[in-house]
Amino acid sequence: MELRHLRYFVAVAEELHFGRAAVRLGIRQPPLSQQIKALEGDLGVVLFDRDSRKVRLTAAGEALYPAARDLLGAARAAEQVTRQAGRGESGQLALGFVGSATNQLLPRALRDFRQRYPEVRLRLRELTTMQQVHALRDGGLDIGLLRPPLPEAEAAGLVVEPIGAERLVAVVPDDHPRARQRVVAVRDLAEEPFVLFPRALGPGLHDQILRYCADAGFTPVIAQEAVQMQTIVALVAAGLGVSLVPASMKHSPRPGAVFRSLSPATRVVHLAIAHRAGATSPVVRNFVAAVSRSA
Amino acid sequence: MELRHLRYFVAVAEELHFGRAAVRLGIRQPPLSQQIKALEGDLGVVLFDRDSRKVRLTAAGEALYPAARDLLGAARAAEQVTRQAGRGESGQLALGFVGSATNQLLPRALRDFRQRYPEVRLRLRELTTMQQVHALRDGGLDIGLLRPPLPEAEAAGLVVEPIGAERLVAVVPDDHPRARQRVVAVRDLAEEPFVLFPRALGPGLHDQILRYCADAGFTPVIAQEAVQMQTIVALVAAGLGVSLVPASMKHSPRPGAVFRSLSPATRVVHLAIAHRAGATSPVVRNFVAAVSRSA
DNA sequence: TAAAAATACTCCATAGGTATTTTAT
DNA sequence: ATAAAATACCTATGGAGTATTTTTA
Repeated sequence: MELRHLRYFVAVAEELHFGRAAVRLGIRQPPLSQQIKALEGDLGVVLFDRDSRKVRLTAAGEALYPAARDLLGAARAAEQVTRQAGRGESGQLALGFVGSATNQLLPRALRDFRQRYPEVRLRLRELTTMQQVHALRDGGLDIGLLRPPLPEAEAAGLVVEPIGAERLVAVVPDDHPRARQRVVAVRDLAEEPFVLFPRALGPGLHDQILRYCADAGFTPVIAQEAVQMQTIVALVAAGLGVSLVPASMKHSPRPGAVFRSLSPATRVVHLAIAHRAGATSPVVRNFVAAVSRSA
Repeated sequence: MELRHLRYFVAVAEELHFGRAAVRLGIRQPPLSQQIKALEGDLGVVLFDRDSRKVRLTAAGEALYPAARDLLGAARAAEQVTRQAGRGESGQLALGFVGSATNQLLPRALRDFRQRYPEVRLRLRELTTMQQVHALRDGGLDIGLLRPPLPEAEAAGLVVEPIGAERLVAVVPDDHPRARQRVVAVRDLAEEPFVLFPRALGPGLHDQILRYCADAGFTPVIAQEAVQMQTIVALVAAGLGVSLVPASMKHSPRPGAVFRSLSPATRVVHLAIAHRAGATSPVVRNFVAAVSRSA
């Protein structure tokens, strides 16, 4: 039995006339008679009582009709769902992001994406850059918003595209002497205890910060480590030290801590979107597009 | 899209290997690849990520798989239901019967039929012979258990098969003088008031009774008419008259009325099963068979 | 007699087969 | 080098077309 048989059967069952049903199906009457006969042969059942004046459903035909209609409807629905999934309009997307991406880019991209693809179920997880790299590689994550560059070995098999750039700013306690200046010379922080995140969790940004300090002629003393960018700011506010963070953190202010521009100006800090290389799912492509629009 | 495509797709989705899926389907690998490609083309979607080492479902494939499984299951179910209906194992049957058929034949036939075809919904209606004839002709009834012969004009288009024969017996009140005899001569009832059913409702049996009386030399005076055979017996028990009824009515005894054999012996009274002529539904055939077995 | 389905036959589109090539590990 | 899918090409089944016959109201 094929769907064609059911399409033909439904047409005849509804028209109760082989000629009209054939017109409706866009074929001629004889092949329609043949296909109905083939279906009857396959099922081992007579579906229509036909004499040359009228066609009527048999009990078997009455039984098949609703089932056939349902089947054809379900087939159409299956095609729809599949095409929709093919366009990335349904399904799910596991998205990782570094804490500092939540300030501007992520909310805008999410609003855009959810408006266009409301059927996609989003799973959001705040993760460090390296946690994202591992999750991307083992399939736990479809997309990562992270801080490049990634170590060569780990980046293999991933597509990493830069999507934004910002400078670093200094975070100092508001009662700190430097808090009174509009611009802080990084050299003046040489003796301060630093609050930074562990290198293993985001080597790109970490290395950039250390290199910047080295260029200024010192190696920061890391007094405290914290995984979340917000936590770093909180610890600075608590007076445990100072730190350098991406400028977008200014959008997450915290009483007790102030953000100050740095001199010399830092090189830009990059945010990147990463996903597995190879055949990219349409949902992923759609999300990447949403991020591009929001950048 | 045809069911064939879905069968092939499900096989590949489950094996994740074109070669093994082809073996399972009993075809070769190249045509399977072609059919999958055709399905992908039809849907406008890629269903599998395949490189020469491994095959994986895409998001679209993941979306199609459960729908395809459901569809194939529903198709199998539809075939089952249709074949079942074709064998008369499901559906419904509207059955009419004369009151006097309820004594032996009907209960036995019903027990047999319901045991073999529990899925068939039975609609039972006690009707007179002529009510059954009309209902059979206008489609309100599929089968009738009635008293032949039927008037020529009314019987056209119906198949009427005799299924049983029984003699008439006399019913008299238990305080009637004739109740003391084992056998009643019908001549002795010539002066008694008769309780009979209206001729219009069952001309076959009615005429047979009148002819029998005529042969005995009298025309019965019909003092009372009643539609149901049981009612006739009840009226006799109440002393309103006497009557002649099929012998099987003995199985529905009623205090106050007694059944007595008649002399001369009556001609047999027939019970028949009737249904529309032409293409007979399997349910009808099955019920006729159940009645034959019970006769 | 006429309307409609069935049959006879013809043709070609395509499902499925065989042989071979491509591809990625 | 090898396993597996894709491609190329061929065959033949059967779906659809035209012409005609059968059926019964």
